[in-house]
Amino acid sequence: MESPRLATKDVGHSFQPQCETCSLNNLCLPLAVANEDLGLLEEIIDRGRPLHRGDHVFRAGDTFDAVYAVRSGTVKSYSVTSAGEEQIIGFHMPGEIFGLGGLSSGQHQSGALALETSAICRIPFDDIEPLSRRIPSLQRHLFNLMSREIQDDQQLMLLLSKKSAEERIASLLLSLSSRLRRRGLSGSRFRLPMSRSDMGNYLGLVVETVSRVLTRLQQSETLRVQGREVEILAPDALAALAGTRWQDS
Amino acid sequence: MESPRLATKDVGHSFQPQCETCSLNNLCLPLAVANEDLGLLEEIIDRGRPLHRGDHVFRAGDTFDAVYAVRSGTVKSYSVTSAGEEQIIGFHMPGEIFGLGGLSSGQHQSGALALETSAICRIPFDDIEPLSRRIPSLQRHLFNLMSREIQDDQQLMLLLSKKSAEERIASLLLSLSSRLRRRGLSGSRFRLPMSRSDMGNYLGLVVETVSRVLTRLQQSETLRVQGREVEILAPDALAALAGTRWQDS
DNA sequence: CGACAATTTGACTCAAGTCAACTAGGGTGG
DNA sequence: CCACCCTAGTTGACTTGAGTCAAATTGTCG
Repeated sequence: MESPRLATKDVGHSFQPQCETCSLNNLCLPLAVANEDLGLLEEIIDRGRPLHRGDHVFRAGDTFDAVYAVRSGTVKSYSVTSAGEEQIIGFHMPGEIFGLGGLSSGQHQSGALALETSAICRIPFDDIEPLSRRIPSLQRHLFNLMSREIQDDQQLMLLLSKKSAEERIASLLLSLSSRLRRRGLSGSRFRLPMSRSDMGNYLGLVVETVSRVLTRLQQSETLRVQGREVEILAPDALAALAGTRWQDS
Repeated sequence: MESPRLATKDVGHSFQPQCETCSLNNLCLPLAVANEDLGLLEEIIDRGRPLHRGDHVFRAGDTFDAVYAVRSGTVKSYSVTSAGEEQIIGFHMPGEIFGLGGLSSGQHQSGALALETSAICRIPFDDIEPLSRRIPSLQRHLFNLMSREIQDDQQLMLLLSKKSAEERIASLLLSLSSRLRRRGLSGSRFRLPMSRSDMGNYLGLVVETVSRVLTRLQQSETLRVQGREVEILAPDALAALAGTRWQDS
C-alpha cells in the first residue's frame, strides 16, 4: 500500500496567516519568533493535507529534509529492530515537534505515522536552519527542543530500566494528562489516542500486562477505564506510583 | 566531600594551540571548523586540570553553562530517581561531547563524573552559541551532536525494553569496542572502564546478572574476561547476539 | 449482519531479581 | 614489605513479576 505524503507545495500562492492564528502558537515554534519575523517563519511552513489513521508522515530510511509539528491528532514514532519488531519511541501531540532524530545521519532513523486523523505542519530543515542563524531566539529554541527530547528520552530510559509495570502505566497516563492540561483541556478525563498494544510496546510491556494493570488500577479506584476513555479518580495515588515527575513537564 | 571543579580560566594568557595538535581533532568539535577559524574555537575552550576517579564534572542541578569534551579517560552521566536510586545515562569516551541535556532547562538534569583519571575540555555555551551563528558548519555540527544523542538514547530504549540480558551485555561490549576502534585502538582486547555494577545499572540489570552473563559468554568461548580485561574471541557471535547495530556507530 | 481485530481473563512458565555466602583484588598504614 | 580491611566480583538457592499460550468477550466497520 502506498502512503500519502504531505503536499510538498502550498496550493498556488494564496498565502494566509497560519501560525499567527493557530491556537498552539504559544507551544510551538512561533513562541520563539518575534511578531515582525513571524512572516518569515510562515513562509517556510507547509501545512499538508490531513492524514488518516495509519498514514505515514515519513518512514525509516526516508531522507531527512524537514521536521514536523502536530497541529491536531496524534502521531507515533517507531523504529524497527533488526529482528523485525516494532519499538515505539514516542507519541506526539498537538504543539509538539518531531522528526529531529534523523538530522545527524541525513535519513530518518524511525518512522512516524498518524494514530488518528491528524494535521501536520512540515518545516523544511534547509529553510529553518539558515533562518535560525538570523533569529538567535529561534536557534536557541531549536537547541532547546533537541535538548528537551534528550531529557525526555532519558526519563523513559529510567522508566524502562527501573520501574514496575504499574509505575510505567501511571507515568504514561500522567504524561498524557499533563500534556492535555497544557493545552487547556481536561487532564482528568480523556480519550487514549493509542491502543493497549501501542501503550505496551512503548512501555516495554506486553498487551496482557497493560490490560491487567489497568484493571488493577480500576479496582483500586485510582482510575475508571472504559475502552479508550480514561478518568483519573486519584491523581495523587497515580503520582505516587509514578514517583512524581511528569506533572509539570 | 567537596568535588574539585574544572579551572574556570586558563592560566594567564600563555595561549598554546590545543585542538590543533589534539589527536582527537577529527572526532571532536574541530572537525566542523575550518582551519582559519580554529583559533576562534581554541580561544573559548578551557582545558581543565585532570580529574581523578569519582570527581564530578558537574552535578544534577548545577547551572548549565557549558558542554564538555572528553580528552582522555572515561566519564559517566547519571541521574537520580525520586526514589534515590542512580540511573546511568551513558558513558563518554575520548572525542565525545556530553552535557547537552541540560540546555533546555538551564540546569543539568544529570550529574557527570570521572570513572578514572580523565582530562576534560570545557566549552562555555555562551561562547559557542554565537560562534555557531558565524560558522554554519559548527552550528550544523552541534545539531548533529544532539541528534546523534537522541538516536543513541533511542537505541538504548529499544535495548532496555526488548532485549535479554545476554543481548544487552553483547551490545555494550560491541559499542565500547567500536568506539575504541574508531580511535585506532584495539577493539578486540581492552579494559572496561566501569564496574560490573555500573554496567548493570546502565543496562537495567543487577550486578549478579552481569556477572553470570559474562561467565556464560566466557564458557561459550565468545569472550575471555579477567576482571576488567576483556578479549572478544568471537565478534560475530557477539554481533549476532546484539542483533547487529553498534558496529559502525 | 457477520468477520476480524482489540481487549480481557486465566493458568502456567521462566528470565532475571533477591538473598546470602564466599572469594579475589587493591590500597593503606604500621 | 606485609597484614588487614574494604570493596568488587562470583556463585548458588530460591522467589517472583511479567511473559506466554490459550480461550472467552467485546468492539468496529464494511
